[in-house]
Amino acid sequence: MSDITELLLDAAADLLAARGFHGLRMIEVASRAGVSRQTVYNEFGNKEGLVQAVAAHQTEEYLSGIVTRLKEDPDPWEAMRSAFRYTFERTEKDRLVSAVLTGQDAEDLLPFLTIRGHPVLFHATEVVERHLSEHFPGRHVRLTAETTVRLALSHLLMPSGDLDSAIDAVVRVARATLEA
Amino acid sequence: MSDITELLLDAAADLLAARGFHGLRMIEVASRAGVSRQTVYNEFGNKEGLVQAVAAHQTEEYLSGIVTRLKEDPDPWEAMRSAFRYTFERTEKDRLVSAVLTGQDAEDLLPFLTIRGHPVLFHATEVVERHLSEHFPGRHVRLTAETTVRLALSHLLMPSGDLDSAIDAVVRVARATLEA
DNA sequence: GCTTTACATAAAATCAATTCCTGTAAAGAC
DNA sequence: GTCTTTACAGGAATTGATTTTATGTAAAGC
Repeated sequence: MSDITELLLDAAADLLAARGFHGLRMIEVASRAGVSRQTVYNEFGNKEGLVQAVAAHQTEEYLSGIVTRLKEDPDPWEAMRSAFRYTFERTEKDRLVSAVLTGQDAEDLLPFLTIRGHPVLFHATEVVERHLSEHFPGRHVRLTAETTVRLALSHLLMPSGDLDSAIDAVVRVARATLEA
Repeated sequence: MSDITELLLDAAADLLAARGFHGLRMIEVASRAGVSRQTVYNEFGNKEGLVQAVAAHQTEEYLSGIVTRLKEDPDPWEAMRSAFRYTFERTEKDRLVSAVLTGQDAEDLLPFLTIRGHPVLFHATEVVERHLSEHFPGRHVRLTAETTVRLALSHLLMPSGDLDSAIDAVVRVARATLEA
């Protein structure tokens, strides 16, 4: 990815978070990145293409963050806790990330933020599944992964209590499901 | 509840489903119920009051349906399956019920459809908790009930596969959690 | 207890004039 | 060659004045 492309994606992400899809101006993206409006069109075709690229970029970055955290801790459940905490903290900090992951609060952004009707966060299911099957080979790990992601998303959208209790709840259910 | 009140609630529910909060006309509600506009104001104060009453009414009706189904079957897990199926079928059939339960797709209706930031469906948590503690006294049943409702809502909002697999998935997780 | 009529106020729809933004294209600068 | 500048057509959004429509309240009557 070229240098300018990255600048444009960052600028667009900022502006998208601040003003939403509707309020996003191509000329503003361009000037923030220090290039002309034309360059943006050369790079992404049109506004839709730009926003798609932003969404894809954010998703990728988030998922690589998850993978990192899942690999960091030798204890699979601690690793999961860390991945959760990362997810929650990221969505709290960054309105755009939140929209990308959950598909909520996204104004007219929603069309870009779902894959086959599911929020982008569901991509994480595969990552979690791989993580679990590495630590618990032989187990049928699918249900646990899917449940985990669904519950995480649920707590993201409808928090109850503090973050640590939410994480505890999800992990307890995950362990029970896996060990059943 | 008076006879006319019920007619009004039904008329309002229909119109709310058809036109949304914004498109709901007090005079239309009145004429559908065969009364004057004034009667509606006498009964519910204003439009907001009317819609609140509709939401409360739908919620109550749904929850009583859940209780019935939970008590019908002696096998607690079969009973739960039945309650689920009822929930899914109701939200499929009735756009308004769906909005009331999930808090989604609700136009400017949302303010009426949440309790402390949670979709109305969360009311079902208490019902499920009571159900479980009757069948499994002594167990700490809270986490299972909450998980169950969260997963049900998740499958309601983001279906994957057919209804029966969804029900199976939720029940399997619920059993594992309870028996952990 | 419900209806009719009346009314003030606020909200929404309408519409013409205008401005702004998108998307494309061509010519020029570094 | 990549980016910029300039130009432009068409559509979308904004503005403001105007009119219509709905809400909410009140009073009188059946």
